[in-house]
Amino acid sequence: MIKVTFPDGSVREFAEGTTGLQIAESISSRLAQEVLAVSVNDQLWDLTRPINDDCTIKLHKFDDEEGKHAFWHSSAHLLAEALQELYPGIQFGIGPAIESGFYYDVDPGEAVIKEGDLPAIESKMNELAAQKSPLVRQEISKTDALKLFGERGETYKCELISELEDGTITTYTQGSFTDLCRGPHLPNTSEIKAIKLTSVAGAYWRGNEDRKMLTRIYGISFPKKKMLDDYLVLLEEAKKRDHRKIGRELELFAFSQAVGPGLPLWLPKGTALRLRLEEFLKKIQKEFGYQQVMTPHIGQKELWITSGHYAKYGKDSFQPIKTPQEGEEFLLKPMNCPHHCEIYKVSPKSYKDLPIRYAEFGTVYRYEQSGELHGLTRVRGFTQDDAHIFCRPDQLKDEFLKVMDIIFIIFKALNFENFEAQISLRDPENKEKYIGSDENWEKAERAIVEACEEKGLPARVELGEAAFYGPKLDFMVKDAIGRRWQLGTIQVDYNLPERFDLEYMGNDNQKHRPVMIHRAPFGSMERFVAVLIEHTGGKFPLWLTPDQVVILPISEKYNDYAFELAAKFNKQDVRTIVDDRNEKIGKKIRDNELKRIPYMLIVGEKEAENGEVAVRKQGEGDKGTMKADDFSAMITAEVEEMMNSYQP
RNA sequence: GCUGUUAUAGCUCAGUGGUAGAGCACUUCCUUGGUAAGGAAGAGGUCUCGGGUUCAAGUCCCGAUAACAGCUCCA
Repeated sequence: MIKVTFPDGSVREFAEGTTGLQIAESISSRLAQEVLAVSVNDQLWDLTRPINDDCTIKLHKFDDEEGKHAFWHSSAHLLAEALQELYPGIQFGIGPAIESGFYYDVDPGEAVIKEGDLPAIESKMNELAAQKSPLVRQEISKTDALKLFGERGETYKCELISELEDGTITTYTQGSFTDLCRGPHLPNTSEIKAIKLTSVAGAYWRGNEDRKMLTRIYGISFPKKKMLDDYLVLLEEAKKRDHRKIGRELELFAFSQAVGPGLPLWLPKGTALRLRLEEFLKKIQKEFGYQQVMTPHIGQKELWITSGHYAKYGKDSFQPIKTPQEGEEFLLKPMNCPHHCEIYKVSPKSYKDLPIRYAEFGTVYRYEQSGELHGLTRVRGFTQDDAHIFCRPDQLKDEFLKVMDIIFIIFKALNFENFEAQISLRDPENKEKYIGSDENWEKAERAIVEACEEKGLPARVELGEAAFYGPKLDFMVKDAIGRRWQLGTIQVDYNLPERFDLEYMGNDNQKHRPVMIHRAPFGSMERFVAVLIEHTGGKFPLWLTPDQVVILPISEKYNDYAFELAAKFNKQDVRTIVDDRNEKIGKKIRDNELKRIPYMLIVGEKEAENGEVAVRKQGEGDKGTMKADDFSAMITAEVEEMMNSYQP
C-alpha cells in the first residue's frame, strides 16, 4: 500500500500502482470525468501513470493552469496527428501549450498550409478525437529515439533528442502518431470536444532568426462547446476595444504615411487627454519632491558613446545628423538619461543635496524594426514620463519604495486593479552581456527584491531579462477583459554614474558615486494611452475624458440656450460641447452615446424656460431633470472628489 | 528585419479582364422634433506607387511602400 496526501492534508491509502484517475474515481465519478492531470510531489503526471510510492497529489481540472496545460498539449498532439494524415511526409518541430491554447511548428516540405486549409484540419482533428485513442507514454533510450525519429526523417526531432540526456526521454503515442514529449497528457483524445484553429504564421525554428522558418499553426480547444463560444465572444470583445479602432473613432490620434511609419500624430482630443494625464503625474511628482527639467531632442554623438548606448544600438538606430561643420554629428535622443546626467554635473553636489529627482516628459526616437510597429504600443517616436533619481547608496531602497508608491497611485486612479510585478535580473550564465561590477549588480538586485517584500508586492523573478546596465522592476496590469500589458518600469543603474563620472561630496569630505534610478510609471504616454483605451473601451474616467458633457438641443430653436449653457459650463471648467446638427434627438443621442461622452444634456422648451437640463448618462439612459447650475456643481464636485482622493 | 495576408471614397466594405459601386460620414434643401438611426438631392476615387502581360488591367504577373497576424527584437 502507498500513502497519498491530498492538498487539504488528509491522507489515504491506495494499492501500489494506483493511477491518478483511479484516485479521482475513488472520490467521485464526476471528478473522474473532469480531471485532466495530476501533480505527484509537485511534478505534473499523466492520470494513467501508476503511482508506486508515498506522495502528495493534487488533481487538476480544466479550471486550473496545469489542467489546461495538459489539455492543450494533448490538443497540439491531436493537431499533429491530423496534419500527419493530411500532409504525408510533414516534419514536426515543437508543439507546446501556451497561455491560451496551443500551437505546432511544422515543416510541410513542398506543401503550403494556409488559413483556408484550417477548417479541413479541424474536421480531421474532430474525427480523430472521436476515436477515443489513448495517449500512451513510453520511456525510450536515446539510441532508440534517434533511430525511431531518424527513420521517419524527422530531422527537427532528432536535433532535439540529441540534446537530451539518455534515460530521460519519453514518447507519447495516440493512434498512428508518436511524438517526442515530456508530457503529461490526457488519458485519451475524446476529452477534446471543441476545437478552433485560429491562425497560421511563420516562426523560426528554435526562435532563431538564422534558422529555417517553419509554419506555426495556432489553435485553442475546450472540453465543452459552450466554453469555445465564450472564448470567441471574448476575442470579438477584444477586437472592439482595439485602441487603433477607438483612437480613430474618438479622434484621439492618427498616423500619416507622409510623416512616416511609427510616428503618431496626436489629434486635439487625444492631446487633451494626454496633457491631463501628464498634469496629474506632474502634480504627484511635485508632492514627491521631483523637479521638472527640459532638454533638447538631440545631443552630440559623443554623449551616447560615453553612455555606452552607441556601441550597443548605434548601427540599428536613426543615424547621426550631420551639420555643415565637418565631423560634427548629433543623434536624435533615444533616451533622456545622458542629458539628465549632464544636468546633474552642472554644479558640484553634496550628500546633503541627495536625493535629486529630475523629471521630464522626454520625447525619444528609436528605430524599431518595421515589423514591430503596432498602433501606439510600439512606435518610433514617443514620450517617456521619465525621471532620474540620483541618490546615495543608503537611500536606494527608500527611493525605490517611493517610486512604487507613485505607481500604485496611478494604477488606482485609472482603475487598474489587477497588476503584478516582474523582477528582471541578469542571466548568471552570461555575465559578460552586462556592464558593471558583480558587487554593484548584487547590491541592486537585493534592493529590488527587498523593496517588493516590504510592499508585499508579489513579483515573478526572471533571470536574463535585465537591461544591460542594471536590474529592473516592471509592472504588468490586467485590463478589463483579462489581457496583460506591461506598463511602468523602475530600473537601477550603477553604470551611467560611473561613465559620466558623477560625484557627490560625502560627510567624510571624500568624493562618492551616486546611484541612479530610471523610472517611468506610465512607461510612455503613447503606450499608456493605448492600454487605457483598451482597458476602458474608450469610456475614460470623468476627470480625464476630453469632452465631459455634450448638450443636445431638441430642435434648432434651442441652440442659443445650449450655447449659453456650454459657455457657462466651460468657464466653470466643465468641458462641454454642443451638438447643434439639424437632426432628431434620437439620432443625436445615438451618435453621442457612440462617442462615449459621459453626460448628455437634452434641452428643449421646458428646460430653456426653467434654466434646467435633462440629464442622460452614457450607457445608463435618462436620469431626470435638474437646474443647470446644480448639474455643473455636481460634475465639478465629482471631479474634485476623485482628484483629492489621490493626494499622496 | 523574417514569413504570410491585405491595399478601391474620410470610415466599413462589394466589385474575379471590357469606361468605378453600396452603407455610414460630409454639403444643400425639406422637416423643428422629447431619450439609440426622419426624408430628398448633391459632392467626393490617378482603384497605394513603379514596371510588365494583354486589343483592353481595379482585376493577372514582378518589384517597392504601408498596414495587419505571427516570429525575432525592444536602451
